[in-house]
Amino acid sequence: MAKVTVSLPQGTRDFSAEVVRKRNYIFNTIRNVFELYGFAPLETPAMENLDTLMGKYGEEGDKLIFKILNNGLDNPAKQEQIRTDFEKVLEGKNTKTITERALRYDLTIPFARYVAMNYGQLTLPFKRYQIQPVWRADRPQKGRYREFYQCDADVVGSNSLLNEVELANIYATVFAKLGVEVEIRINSRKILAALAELCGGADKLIDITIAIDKLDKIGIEKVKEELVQRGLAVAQIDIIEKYLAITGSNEEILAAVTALIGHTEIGKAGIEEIEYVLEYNSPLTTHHSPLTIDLTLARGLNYYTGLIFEVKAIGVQMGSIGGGGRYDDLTGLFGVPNVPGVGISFGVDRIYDVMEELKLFPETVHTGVKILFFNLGEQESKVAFALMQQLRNNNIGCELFHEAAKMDKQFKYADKKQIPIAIIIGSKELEEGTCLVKDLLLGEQKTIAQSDLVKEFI
RNA sequence: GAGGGUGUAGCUCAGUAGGUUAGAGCGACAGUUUGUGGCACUGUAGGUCGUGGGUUCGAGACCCAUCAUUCUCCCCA
Repeated sequence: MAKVTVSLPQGTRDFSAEVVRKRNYIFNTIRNVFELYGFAPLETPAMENLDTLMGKYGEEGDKLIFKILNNGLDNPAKQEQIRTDFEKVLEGKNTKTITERALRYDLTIPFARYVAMNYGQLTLPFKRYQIQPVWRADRPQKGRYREFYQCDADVVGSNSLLNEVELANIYATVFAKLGVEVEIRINSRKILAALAELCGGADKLIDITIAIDKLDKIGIEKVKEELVQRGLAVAQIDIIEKYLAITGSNEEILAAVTALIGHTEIGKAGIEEIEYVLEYNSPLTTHHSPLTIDLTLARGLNYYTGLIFEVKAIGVQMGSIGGGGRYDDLTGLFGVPNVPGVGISFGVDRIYDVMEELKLFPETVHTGVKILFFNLGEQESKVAFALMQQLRNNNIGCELFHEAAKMDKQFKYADKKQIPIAIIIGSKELEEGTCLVKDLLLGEQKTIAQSDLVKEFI
């Protein structure tokens, strides 16, 4: 046989039967909870117009968008134009003659585009969920792929904090069902904005958030260094250091942060939001979410304006497995202003890795056929085939071994495919009109009439 | 964008300081066993050692380049 040298693009994966079943288990769990909370499904195309995506994810994000090369670039009639345009591409500009479409980078921006396009028809508040792959031209590493799934739930057209409460509950419910122990961290962009205000202006917000987001990785001294590099004065950094020094229970954190920034209007608003959501998550409500205030939580995406979420799995080294937050004006980017929204996202691929590492998948994710009919000859397999079809008509999954082979081989096949029951019809059973039903897990077997077989399994 | 690690059989890896015909385990296939599996035993197939150059009497091993892959940082799910 010729040596084949096929491979997969970097950061992409094939999913075998077992993996697909495990992944579906996660998808179904999430989907069921979304539906339970009144969210309706939406799907959007794999590709969007490049204009829709560019500039929405920051400078870094733009670089990570997979652009699709236009067709017909080899058209001799347009060669001159394409050459000059390609020069512009080399300078970092995008040119429509070279590329005008791109693979979606997340589900939020396509959703915002959808809302903007269909605003007149939507019943507000509009609650949708979306489970689809996204693509990023990132360097792959542990828990990071170039093609991965996101599961988003968003509400637009409502300012109510009840939405935040519900989304936090969705997180708690899904991870409880999956058996993954998590910490749901919350913070408010308003608190960060207040901090920025105290430290010399709103224009420093992004610099500050980027720096403090790294606290648990690089430590307070390095964060201070970075803040100096980003042009903050010593007095301003002192305030940030005080802010970052705040620790303790949720109540203690709230008290301390109120003392620090509670006198600013925006800071007060942020604190009140967090208090509201925490109150709803008191033990009085059905789901007691493990919500933790994390003042260093900032989130990279700069469209967030209110409460922000991030979910970390406990007991395993892994980046965040979910995140989200409130954005005031996402559709404003597409010409429909003043539509507030809030959403969350699940990182299924990382959740899968976490569950695999902690061995949290239940045995029951295997959903192959229940029964294997042995094939012991031409006459025998005809009878087996007829019985098999009867079972299938009754919604019982089964298959017949593809050829008359040694029993030992057929047993091994059942074993490999994890089929729990074998039905054996040989010359003896053929004569008697019976069949032998063997439970392969217990090793027990019994002979029953062929006419009783369907009854046996219904 | 920056920096490491690793590429030897279908898979996981040995291969010692360069030295004849490159090994193991698992898997596959066949047999012991023509109607009772998972175990055991026996046997068979499968490799131009990622690719291209160089050093050497001699390279899987050393050097350079290249490709692939993986991990860390950046950023993120």
